[in-house]
Amino acid sequence: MLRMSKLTDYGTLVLAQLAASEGRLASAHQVSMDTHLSLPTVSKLLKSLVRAGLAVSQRGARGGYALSRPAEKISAAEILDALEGPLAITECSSAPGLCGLESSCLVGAAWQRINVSIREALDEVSLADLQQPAGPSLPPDRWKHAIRQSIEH
Amino acid sequence: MLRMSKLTDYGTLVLAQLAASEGRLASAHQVSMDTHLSLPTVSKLLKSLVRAGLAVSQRGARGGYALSRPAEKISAAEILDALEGPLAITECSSAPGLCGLESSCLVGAAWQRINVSIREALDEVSLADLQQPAGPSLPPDRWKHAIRQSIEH
DNA sequence: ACGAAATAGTACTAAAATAGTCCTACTTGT
DNA sequence: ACAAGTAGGACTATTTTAGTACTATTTCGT
Repeated sequence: MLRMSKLTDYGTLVLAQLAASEGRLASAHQVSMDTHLSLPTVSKLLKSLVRAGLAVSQRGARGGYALSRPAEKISAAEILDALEGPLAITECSSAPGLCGLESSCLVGAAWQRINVSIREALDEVSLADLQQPAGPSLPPDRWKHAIRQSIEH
Repeated sequence: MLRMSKLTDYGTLVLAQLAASEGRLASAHQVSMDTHLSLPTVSKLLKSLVRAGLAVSQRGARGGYALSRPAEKISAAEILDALEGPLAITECSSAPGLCGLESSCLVGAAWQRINVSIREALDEVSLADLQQPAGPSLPPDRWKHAIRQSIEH
């Protein structure tokens, strides 16, 4: 189906770890231990997260990282944006006019609309939600038709 | 954000082309001309689509391809499955126990639930929907909260 | 029956994206 | 001053994706 990169998955983990540390600063080393991810990888992720504004850092000895806001205020969409870049579901969208045929671009637009819809939904899911233990996954019926409606316009 | 491969995008195009041919058989050559995609690529895609059961083929001279069902009965989820394989949003799911820490797997499960939700929504979008000219893309408010609810349990 | 026009299957190559690592510079507390 | 940390960037290897080519098989038309 739709994929996200491994790094993004790891990144979620790292963020979850920061969330677990509450207000305290956690060093990259600590996070690496807790998540069982290699230090260089964790370090790289933390840098990206700071740049994206999801985490804050304190340099120097006894420095470390922390969430920039409560986990409830960090959305899944932001995490994806921070670690995947602003990539769209198709590449067609970035360069208009590349697809020679009418119908092709129409199809591309449709995928694009689906993407926007998914993105908006992901805006509503917070890091705190992601951390919760798995419950019975029963998506309410009423939203099954939602993307369809957003397509039909 | 979430990506799908270029081939899948092309595949949608190819399917749309078949849909446009109504009942008639269209050869790979024809489809290639109409979509402006290279013949080998189109050929490869059509083979995959037949294997996945979305298209049917007629061999020999005057042979060609056609949709196996009306465009209304082919879902976006099926197209994704056919061309992307049954990949999940994260890789963690395929090999349980790989992630050493509790919290990590919980996070993975959350993404998984999001994935399931997206998938179900995509089940409701048909190839026919994808072909429609772009309308104003205004997803109804009520579905913004839908994924969230599916996550919260 | 034969040849042309197609699909089927598979193997291979090249290019691009990803993952992961390492090194150097800068900051700050003790 | 030194140790413990983050910042940033460059680099390498691996994997995935895209694209192509080749050979076999099927079927229509004459």
